Amino acid sequence: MVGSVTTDELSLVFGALADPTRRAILERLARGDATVNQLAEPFAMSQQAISKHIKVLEKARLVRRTRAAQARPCALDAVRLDAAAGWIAEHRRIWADRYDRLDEHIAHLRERNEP
Amino acid sequence: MVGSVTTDELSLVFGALADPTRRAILERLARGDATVNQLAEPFAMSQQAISKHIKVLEKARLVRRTRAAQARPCALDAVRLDAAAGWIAEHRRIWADRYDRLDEHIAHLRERNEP
DNA sequence: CGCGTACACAACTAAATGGTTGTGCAACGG
DNA sequence: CCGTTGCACAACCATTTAGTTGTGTACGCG
Repeated sequence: MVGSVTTDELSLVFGALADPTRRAILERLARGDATVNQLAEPFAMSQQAISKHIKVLEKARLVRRTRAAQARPCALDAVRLDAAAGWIAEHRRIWADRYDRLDEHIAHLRERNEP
Repeated sequence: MVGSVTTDELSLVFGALADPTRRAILERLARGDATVNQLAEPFAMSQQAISKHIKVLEKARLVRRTRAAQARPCALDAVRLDAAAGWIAEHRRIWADRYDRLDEHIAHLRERNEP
């Protein structure tokens, strides 16, 4: 693609969440910090592949990394998730309003057609 | 990529949301149903490209389409957004718990080191 | 020191993504 | 009936993505 010049934050977050492996990594991290190898262990996938996934999560700022000796433990960063949750919540509200009206409309039709 | 065999629902939804153009389309639709051309108008992009974006949104079941004469109006479908919101909400809760404990821990350290 | 462990970087690849242009086609309006 | 409108399908292309293998390197340990 000719491509968007600046991939915005929200796109990074949603993009990071749009992969089962990465969501599984986040779920694993929710139960406690972990090293790359610990994260890689449950998956039928190379350590390098997991490393790449972690980098995606880092770019989206969903995880932070520290440098502890030879290990590079991963920890969750919730800030960006709030942005995603915020967007969805905002739009769910609008959706919901519209659907309430739609429900009314349908109810109205039913009332006329199924007396 | 060798690829996930079955791209699950959540991935489709997050994937659909991971694009500014598609989010803009959803925002436009939140203000009322629209035809493809109406949706395409604000963008410096061909009608066909918008058509593709809409198809992505349809696959994620974020929009529904009806066939009204020669027009194919688009309308929002909130069901899947709930799934995404649910996932985030669930994990935000876990994150928050962890951060509360972290805050406690930090507070505890401060208490000892900065009397 | 020399080895193992834990990880990252590089190069390669297949497939998906996001765009283009060109074309077809169904429906309405004169 | 014929042109215009509204949209989808197809072929093509560049870029990104998600994986691979191979290799390098920093750190801790005996």
